[in-house]
Amino acid sequence: MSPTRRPTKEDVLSAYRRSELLTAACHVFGERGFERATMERIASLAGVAKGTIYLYYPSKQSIYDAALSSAFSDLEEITRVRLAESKDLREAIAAFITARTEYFLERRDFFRMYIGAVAAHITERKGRPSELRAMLARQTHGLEHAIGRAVADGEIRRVDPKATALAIFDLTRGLVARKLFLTQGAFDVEGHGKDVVFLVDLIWNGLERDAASQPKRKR
Amino acid sequence: MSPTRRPTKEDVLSAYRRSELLTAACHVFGERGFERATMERIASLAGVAKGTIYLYYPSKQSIYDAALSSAFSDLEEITRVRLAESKDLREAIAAFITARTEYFLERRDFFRMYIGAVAAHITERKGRPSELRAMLARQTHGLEHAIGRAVADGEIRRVDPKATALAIFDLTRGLVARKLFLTQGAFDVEGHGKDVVFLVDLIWNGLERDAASQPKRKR
Amino acid sequence: MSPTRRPTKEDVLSAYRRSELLTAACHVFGERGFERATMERIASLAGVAKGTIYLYYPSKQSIYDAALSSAFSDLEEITRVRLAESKDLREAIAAFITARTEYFLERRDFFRMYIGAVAAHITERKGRPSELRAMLARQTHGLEHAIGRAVADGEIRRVDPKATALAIFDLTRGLVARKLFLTQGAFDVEGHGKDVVFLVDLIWNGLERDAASQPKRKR
Amino acid sequence: MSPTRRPTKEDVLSAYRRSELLTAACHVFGERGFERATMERIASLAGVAKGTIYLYYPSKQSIYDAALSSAFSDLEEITRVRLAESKDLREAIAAFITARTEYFLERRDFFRMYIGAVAAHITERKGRPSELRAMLARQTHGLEHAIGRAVADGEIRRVDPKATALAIFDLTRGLVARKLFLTQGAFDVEGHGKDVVFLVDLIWNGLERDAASQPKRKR
DNA sequence: CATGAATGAGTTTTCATTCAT
DNA sequence: AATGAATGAAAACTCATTCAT
Repeated sequence: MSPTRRPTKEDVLSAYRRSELLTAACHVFGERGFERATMERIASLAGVAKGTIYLYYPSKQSIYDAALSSAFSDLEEITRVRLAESKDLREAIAAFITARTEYFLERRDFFRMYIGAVAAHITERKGRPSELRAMLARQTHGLEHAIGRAVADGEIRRVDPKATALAIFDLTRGLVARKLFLTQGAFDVEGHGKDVVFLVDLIWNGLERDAASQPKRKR
Repeated sequence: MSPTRRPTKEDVLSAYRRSELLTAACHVFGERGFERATMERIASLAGVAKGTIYLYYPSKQSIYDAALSSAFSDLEEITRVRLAESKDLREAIAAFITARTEYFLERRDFFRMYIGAVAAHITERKGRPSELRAMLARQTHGLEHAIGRAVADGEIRRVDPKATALAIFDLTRGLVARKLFLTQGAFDVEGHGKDVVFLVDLIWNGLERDAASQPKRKR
Repeated sequence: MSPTRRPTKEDVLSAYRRSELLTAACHVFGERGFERATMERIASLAGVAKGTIYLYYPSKQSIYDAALSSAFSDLEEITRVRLAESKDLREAIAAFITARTEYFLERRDFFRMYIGAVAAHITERKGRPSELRAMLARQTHGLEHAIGRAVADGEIRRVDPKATALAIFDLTRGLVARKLFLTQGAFDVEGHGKDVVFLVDLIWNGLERDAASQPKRKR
Repeated sequence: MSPTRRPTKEDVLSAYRRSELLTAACHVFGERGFERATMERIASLAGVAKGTIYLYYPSKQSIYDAALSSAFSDLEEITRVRLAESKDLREAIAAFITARTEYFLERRDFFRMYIGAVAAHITERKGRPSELRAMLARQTHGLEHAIGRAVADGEIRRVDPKATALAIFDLTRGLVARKLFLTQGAFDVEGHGKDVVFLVDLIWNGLERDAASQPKRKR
């Protein structure tokens, strides 16, 4: 038997259920936050009975963690791919901001969960020793790397890659928050594009090599 | 002017009670988040009985709102004053970041509450139509104004003042979050100073007028 | 302030509530056993709301323990007094059996709880390291002591006081169990008296000094 | 004779399953008590799926009853055999105590179940009108009979055979309970032997014919 | 005004039992 | 016959809010 045996019908069903549950969980946790979310509601959204959740996740906390973790992995992967497709740092920064912004706007539930999770983590010291921190750290690894290379190549001035990546991360986060937070109904694509351009410009200008030593390139 | 009669003994006591309650509330809400905070604990910290809180605030939500609002007003005032003392935009930006960072590091409870409040607000559609949004908007007014003037004066290149102010706001927020989030025990003043300088540099570089038209000043 | 200050009105009310709660608890636990007893039912019997119980006892287990412990203390005290009134060992044995039998017949709830507690204790290894064992041990101390003295005085033959006391204890327990267990409706006082006499005779005969060395006394 | 057809393969398998299930049930019920035992665990111990149990027993209560009943029958049979082998009453009493003590010490699970069952029976009036009572009654039949004969033969003084048998029954039960209840780790065979001898002596002395009419035999 | 005992709605979690495969 | 996923009733416990003192 190879360890990756062909999935049985049960495996498929189980995977399907888990996925349905995570989707429902993400929705409810995003909608209500951890405390005010109820297992009842998650079950109902997923179209199963309350007890069924416990066949797949041993506790409310665990399904919360799983939902969070799963979406974070997705996001990380998407970010990684988009970064890999970029030819230079400017493109990479734009890709980072765009990819993440789009992902969050598609999955607002997850963004809400994410904000809530960070808030809860800051709020409570008791949580497990920070699975969340690790997930967050992974979000900026790729970008940090790209910035490091750009510095080494002399593409940009000498900045701390980590601090810079985190700054871009924070700006992205803030942008998304404002979109979801302020936008009442429809989402303004036009304005959105401009916002991203603005951020990329701001950062890129902030990173360019000193004008004295080398004239700025037109992008 | 309103008919402000001389405050009676009762007024003084009442004001004192309210203040004590808000302090306790900020502590407990910051420590536990809204849901897990208990009126019992707030009362105990404030040195009164549980029922007494209801003489001053009609509900848990209302004392939460009051605590948040009060701290936000403080912070807004402090920011305003520090901005007013700045001679140019670079100083203003530094002042904004420094003032807010210091305030939050002094009052971590409030920062936690703030993060939680935003999370809850994003999370729930039901909250009143956004007292919080108004408070947040006020936080960047001063800075936005300063940037607007700098653009008009040709001190920096033509950027959208609002978007720029929000970017600085987001960077500050992220910086503080990381301090409180990552710093395990002692707070590293040294590193902190460098982080602020980094951000100011990054932004300032990002805002400067085109190098072609005017050489960068050494700061 | 002396440590035994005059009880306030609150103290009295609190003591009353506690007593009411223990009575109700004893009834319900006796009626249903620990697992099947519900806090709801205890509350309802005590005439309070469910939550009120938790103002006095922090958990179901704790009110169970308290109820058990309280009744055991009662019983121990009664046994002690009755033993103290006995002039010789035969009377002491009779007193022990009678007192305990009567107590249990009056408080069947408690006997049921008691049996259930022992069963649970035997059944589960995880319980606290045996508060129950200590309580049980105390039940036979007085009798054991009396037997020890009787042996020393030559009143009875040389037997192990502890083993003998435990035997009497077991016989009493069995007698009571059968009364409550078998007696369908009315309790047969006549038969009961005879049963006690039978046991006392049996034990006493079993304990008497060897007939060869000393003729049996008529009691 | 009933029309006992030759057992089919199905019969054999069925009998095997039932036996496995009862063994597992006895273990789990003894370990956890009725309420805290789970069908899941019983199934797992028996090596079948949860649903399978319901093919053999219609409910948790029914498998509990069956397990109890089966072990009781065993014990009854063993007791009967050992009594039959005894030459006189003293031997019969010793045999009764020894046989039962040994059986219980070998099958602690069952003893725990037994205690729990009695507790539950005393505790709840709702149980069927006492299958358990009938089983218990059968446990002392043989001994009662032996005592009756001894009285008739003048081997012992005139005592009520039933009451006497029950007393011996209670003493045995208490002895075993203490062994399983108090013995922390290893079981002390030495002490155990002495305890049995003590009980036999105590009872025998208690039953002997009046010393006046006939000198006591040395044991 | 201040108190804190009392309330009871609301939530998570467990598990016997069912039933489609 | 056997399985085990699904169900949903039931119960302990929490805590915002009330109100008699």
